[in-house]
Amino acid sequence: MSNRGLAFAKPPTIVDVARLADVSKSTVSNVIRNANCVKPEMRARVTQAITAIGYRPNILARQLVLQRTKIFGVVVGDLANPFHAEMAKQIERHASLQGYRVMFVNSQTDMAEAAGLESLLEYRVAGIIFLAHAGMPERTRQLIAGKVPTIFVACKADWGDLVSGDDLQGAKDATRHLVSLGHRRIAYFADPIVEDDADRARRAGYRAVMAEAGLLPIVFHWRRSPPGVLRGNREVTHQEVLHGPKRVTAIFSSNDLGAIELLDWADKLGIKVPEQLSIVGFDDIVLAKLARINLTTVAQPQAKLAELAIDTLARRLAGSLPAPPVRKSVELNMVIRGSTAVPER
Amino acid sequence: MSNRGLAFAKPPTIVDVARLADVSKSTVSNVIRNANCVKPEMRARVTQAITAIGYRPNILARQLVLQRTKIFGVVVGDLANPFHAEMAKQIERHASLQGYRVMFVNSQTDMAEAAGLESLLEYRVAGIIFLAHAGMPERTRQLIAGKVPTIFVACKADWGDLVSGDDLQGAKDATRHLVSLGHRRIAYFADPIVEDDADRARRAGYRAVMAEAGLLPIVFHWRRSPPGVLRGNREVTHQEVLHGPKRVTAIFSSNDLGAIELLDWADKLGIKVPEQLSIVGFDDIVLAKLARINLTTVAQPQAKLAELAIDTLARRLAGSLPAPPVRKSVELNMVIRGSTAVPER
DNA sequence: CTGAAAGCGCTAACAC
DNA sequence: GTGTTAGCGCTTTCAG
Repeated sequence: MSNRGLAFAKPPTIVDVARLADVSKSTVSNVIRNANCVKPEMRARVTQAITAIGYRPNILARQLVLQRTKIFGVVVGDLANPFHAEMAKQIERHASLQGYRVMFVNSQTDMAEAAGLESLLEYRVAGIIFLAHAGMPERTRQLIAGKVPTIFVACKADWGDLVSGDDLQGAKDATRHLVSLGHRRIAYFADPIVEDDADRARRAGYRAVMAEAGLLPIVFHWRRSPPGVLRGNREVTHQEVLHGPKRVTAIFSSNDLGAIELLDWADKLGIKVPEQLSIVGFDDIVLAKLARINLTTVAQPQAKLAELAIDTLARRLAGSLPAPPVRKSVELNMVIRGSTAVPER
Repeated sequence: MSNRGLAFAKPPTIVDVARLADVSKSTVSNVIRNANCVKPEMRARVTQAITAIGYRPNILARQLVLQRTKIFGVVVGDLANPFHAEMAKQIERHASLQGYRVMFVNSQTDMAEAAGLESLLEYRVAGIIFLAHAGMPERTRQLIAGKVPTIFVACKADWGDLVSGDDLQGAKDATRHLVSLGHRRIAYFADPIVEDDADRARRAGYRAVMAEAGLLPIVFHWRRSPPGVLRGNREVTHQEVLHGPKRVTAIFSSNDLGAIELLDWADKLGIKVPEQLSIVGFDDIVLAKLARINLTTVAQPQAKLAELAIDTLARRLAGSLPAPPVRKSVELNMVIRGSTAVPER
């Protein structure tokens, strides 16, 4: 309601407050920064003046002198991917809760990522959060050097802090679920959009359980262009995988998106899921819950991952974390839905 | 490769460049800002010095003196909603193309939106892009006042620029599609997560075509908590809508998410889509394309919407737009998939 | 505990 | 054309 008629008056600055409260700039500064050393009486006078003229500190000025911001740079993969979208949402939420703003840059291509990172660095972000990493690790490391703390969330990290789901355990659970249903020919399908490290860990979990059950591992790779599926470096057809004498009866996909593609695939070939083919995914994206999809999968606790990431980054900034990168992993839980069942006999 | 061993040397400033090139600060400034008035020879000397010491302008300093940034504030709805996620992705992409960075704030609740907006304003964003709007319009307007240009993308706007799909036309097309298939009892399902204005326009399109075909409009509203469906203010059961003598044979949902919920609903009641029930959605989110969903819908050209939004905002900032808010609407196209068919007889 | 003063790195008049 | 200079609004020594 103040300054009616002075619509375009410049916003009040710290000196306006100082003048009104009849103190010096620095005292006002001490008050707004919650410095320990200011007499209650002064503080009261200043706060009063602040509210009286509706003063708000100018973030831009503060940033300049501090040479740092309260902005987190977030390197995000394809937001069209529900897993990434949810991750981005949770990161924004938890950053916001801690008084941080987020600046998103896309990481679809190597080039875009590098440019985005440089930009984030120019803006002097307080920290960088990788939700996906498309660039070359070493180059990225060089770029960020010791400039700002960096945390990788559920994606590859050769350096910097890391929080992620326990992929190994999750994959073991998924594979055990299939084994315990009575499946013998269980394949692992690797979707290339899954980060290398995550894929490796999930595959390792799969292999471990297969070995322990005395079963032969069968590993396939999606290839998106030209579309196809590879076994080792040999191209295989969908027919071959799902029909024929050596067909598999169950598939563990390295992510939900791949699992859903598999579902489409089975539909087209007239193969019934779960009667003739069991499918397990990974991530538990929103899609997986749809009645028409109804996918058994390994859920990633995305809210918890985000919270842990922000918390870790904040602690790192506060200097209350050990020098070497910390790595935290959170437990993953299976969600059993309708895409898995005992094999037909 | 420079400054090995001086790892923590402070980054070079404009005066370092000036000294090296033996010119004044302002000449360097003129060069980096591409001011018209600087002799080629000088320019060369300066550019050379810049690359020699690896100078990068300090954005924070520039922001302080200009009192504005090259950051767009983006008010985004629920990123778990694929429509919003895709919109956010496209906005980031096009902003980035124009040299802008984006700061996302969430707008799930009224409170969160207000707080987010204040924060954006404190950061002196160059403009604000609404991808969703949960707050009270008038309060929001007051907050932003004449501070920064604002654009609404596919959401309510009583003021500020606007770009959106042509909801009226899209809804007409959708309804006509159903009518031309031979449906007579066609309902409109309003999902409350759709912005009021959009909903109104879509409903108007629906009503217009129904009237023109001499059919009775039947309007339902989702209610999320407690879950249910309302007709007027009377609660109706799913049974009542899809079974019984006065059952509808086709539904036009105000968005895809609602349409998919409808699909689940039909599945549970054992009603076959599209044989016994045709469903049309709105938006064409990624989900709609899945083989198991395969939804007929009205597609929103999200990339184009984003491009138009960024472009309009940039032009508004450049002052090359008329004073009153501009409103642009883009044509919507129907995508006919498997959820619609001629009614059973 | 408070005030005076020196910047942070850049832009933009305004002289020369 | 180019250099000089005065800020932008805040933090932070350093004296008192």
